Amino acid sequence: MDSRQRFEQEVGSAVDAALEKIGSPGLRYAKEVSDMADLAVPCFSFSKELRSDPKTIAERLAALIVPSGAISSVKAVNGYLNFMMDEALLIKETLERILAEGSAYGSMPRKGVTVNVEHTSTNPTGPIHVGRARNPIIGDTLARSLKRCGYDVRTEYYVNDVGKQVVILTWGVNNIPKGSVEEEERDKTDHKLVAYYREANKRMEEDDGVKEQIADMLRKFEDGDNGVISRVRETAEAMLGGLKETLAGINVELDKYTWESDFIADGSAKDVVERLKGSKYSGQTDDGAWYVDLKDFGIQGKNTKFIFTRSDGTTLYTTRDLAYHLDKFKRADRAIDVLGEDQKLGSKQLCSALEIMGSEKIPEAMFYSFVSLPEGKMSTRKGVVVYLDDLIDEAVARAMSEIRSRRDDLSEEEMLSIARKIGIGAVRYNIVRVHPEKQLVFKWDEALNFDGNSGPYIQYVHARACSMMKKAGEYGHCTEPAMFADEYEKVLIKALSKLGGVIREAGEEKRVHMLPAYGHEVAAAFNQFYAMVPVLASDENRDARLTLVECTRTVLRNVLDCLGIDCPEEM
RNA sequence: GGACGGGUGGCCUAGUCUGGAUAUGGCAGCAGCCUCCUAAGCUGCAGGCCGGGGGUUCGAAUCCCCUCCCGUUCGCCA
Repeated sequence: MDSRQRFEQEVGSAVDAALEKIGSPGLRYAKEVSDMADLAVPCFSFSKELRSDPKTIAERLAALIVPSGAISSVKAVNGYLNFMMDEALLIKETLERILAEGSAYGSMPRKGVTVNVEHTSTNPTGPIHVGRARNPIIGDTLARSLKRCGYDVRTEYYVNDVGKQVVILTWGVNNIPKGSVEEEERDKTDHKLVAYYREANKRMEEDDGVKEQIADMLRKFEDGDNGVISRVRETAEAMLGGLKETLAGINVELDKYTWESDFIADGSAKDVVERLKGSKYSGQTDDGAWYVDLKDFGIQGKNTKFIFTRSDGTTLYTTRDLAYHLDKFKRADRAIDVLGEDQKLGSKQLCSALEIMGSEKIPEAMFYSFVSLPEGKMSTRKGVVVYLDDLIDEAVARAMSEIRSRRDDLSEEEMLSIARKIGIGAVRYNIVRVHPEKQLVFKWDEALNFDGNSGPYIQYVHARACSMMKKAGEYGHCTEPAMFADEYEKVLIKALSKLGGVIREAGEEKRVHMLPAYGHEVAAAFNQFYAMVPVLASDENRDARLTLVECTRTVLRNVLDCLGIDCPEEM
């Protein structure tokens, strides 16, 4: 328990005790943080019960509370009980914890609970575009947060190597002669292959013969034709190679890749079919397709039937996804799926079907809205896209020119290495900073923002702190509260003390967009401190201030690590 | 038409779950700040009927009802 939690607990028991003394124990009340107090208790809700006005009640209660422990003062103001936290305790404890725990500061002890986080899982039919880029970034940030919350986290990508889209791609790659389509100039398999996907789609629409060939391939695929299946798998595998490169470029690495076709091959999708057929909700359409009726499971609308086989008995996407989730729960205690908002209904059907099958565990979903372009939706097929690779390149190039304009003492490689970190930081930050379900329109100047509320702003502060420590040389740690008398120091330390709470919220409540806001708060507090308080030039405060600089650097590193953003030591 | 999201200064955005004291931060704009630790920075100014209308409450951006706008979805697609 950190000093903040302890403070909150003590405020609670102090108010409880005071309420008991005036003969009204057990009344409910809120505790809130504000500018006026470290913790405030509004007394308005007591008014009715106590037949008195809130102002008087607050004053009566305040008189009954003697500050002690983490509470340094209580005041009644306008019907609020305003509690202030013991600053000395906060300062000492926060700084000492950071020094002692380092990169683990803000993390919770191991829980012994395994969480599977499935994210990205984009169709291997083209490069990742920014419309979908929220998925890996949110998913990876969530996974990192959960790790710090004490979970054993495994990340997983579900590769859809089944179905029409990959078959079309495979047909294109196998049948369209090299050189007859214009490949993208980028030398990366996903960018090379997408040209064939686009062309195959075009030919399929224009040429019935092609359409028939593709339909035939699809039939063979579903009949279990090993030749077709392995050709599709091979193509998907090649495409995936390119996607992995892109992901690695934004610091996203997944622990496991699971192939959809495996659930057909091992028969587990068929098992799902049998189990669902046996439930009391199951039925068959006139054509013989099987379904379960989900009207008792909160699915509304005219069609509440969830169909899980075609009329020829073959399985559907969601049927395989059910098998996949059953498999996940053999390996994990919890499963979280990061999904596009178009999956909302499907996800609900999946959960209901799992319930019908008697699964004890149900996946938790986290949704995001698609990023669109000012001119509308992105589409790989139509070529109306901004690829993530292009965004990264642009961000890195922009960072490169910034560095070039302000540094003349670095080699080309050094500058490029820093530029990569900054460009990626800008991209990741910009995407996680907004609430996932908010619709986002992609604009280059926003995506490439390096000022103010941005990743580079935080990285800059980190680099500043590093530079100061380098220049400082030897110094001793000092956490003596009396040495931190300046208001800017106190604000900064208070900000540092909040890391644990923010990580808890990001992981446990899946509110990852709290992390960038917090990083910005800490960085801004540091910049103010930096502008107003001399560090290296101070005499008696030097050790204390350098300790604060070091602690800030640690906290920023931890936040940036949670965000999957690198921390260059100079920039 | 139903379901589910989103609507907060010119632009982007936090806060909505768990109702509280002057609504968060940034971009763009204006005015200042580098003989001092990295100006990707700091300070100040200006900018808001929290989509609209009702209601509940001592108190509503937040809860309830209605309504408008935007997005997603309602396949024997994946």
